Amino acid sequence: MEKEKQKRLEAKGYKIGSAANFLGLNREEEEYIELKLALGETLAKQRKQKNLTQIQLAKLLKSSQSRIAKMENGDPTVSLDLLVKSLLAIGATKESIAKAFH
Amino acid sequence: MEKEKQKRLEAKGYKIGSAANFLGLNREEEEYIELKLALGETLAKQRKQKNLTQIQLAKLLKSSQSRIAKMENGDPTVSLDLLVKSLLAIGATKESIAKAFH
DNA sequence: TGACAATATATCATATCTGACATAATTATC
DNA sequence: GATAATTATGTCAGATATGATATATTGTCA
Repeated sequence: MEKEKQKRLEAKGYKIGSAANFLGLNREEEEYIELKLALGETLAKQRKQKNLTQIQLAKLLKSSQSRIAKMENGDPTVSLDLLVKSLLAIGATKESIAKAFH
Repeated sequence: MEKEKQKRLEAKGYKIGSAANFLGLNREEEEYIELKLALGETLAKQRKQKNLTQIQLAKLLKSSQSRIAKMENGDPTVSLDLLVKSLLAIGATKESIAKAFH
């Protein structure tokens, strides 16, 4: 992983706790975070495709604008559950969600 | 969704709260649950491929036997995060995880 | 530039998830 | 079919995620 990305992640509040590789992420941790970032990007993309603001989407999902922003930006307090449920709720296909894993 | 599956899910403790379709699941709810079941099956499959008991896997993942069982059976208290993190930790490929979505 | 809309970040009380433990149910081996 | 091994289920205290709210930052357009 390049330094830029790591700084970005650390800035976002990710605490990297890896016994084997201090100051870095091990494979699982990295893949997990990449996954959340990819899902967040997918959510943002779909929202914009529908010409919705974060506030409007928040209403649809019965969530809040701040949480939408956090989802879209890979905030560490956001779960995969919330991301996947949100994507399913706005009609994203399972395929498009699966792509985040590829 | 056929009745058998619904009974299975309700028996497992899923509370179906759907305004549009009482006594049933709406599309998102159904897809979300199917997803967890698919990931749980993947986990069980991979564990057996490695000839591990749930206790052994629990030690590897720093979890507990009961939680492994719950993961493998789609218990409603198990999050996608835990499932995905566990799969990544035992070396499941992103591809094999993505398949659960297809 | 300033004003306004949109997005990002911080914090918190409540809700949900977690490992651990106890114990029940099932399955394998003799 | 008894015993042991494995898996499933119930419960709970502590940990983590959640929507809400406040506020900061960024973008846009006159």
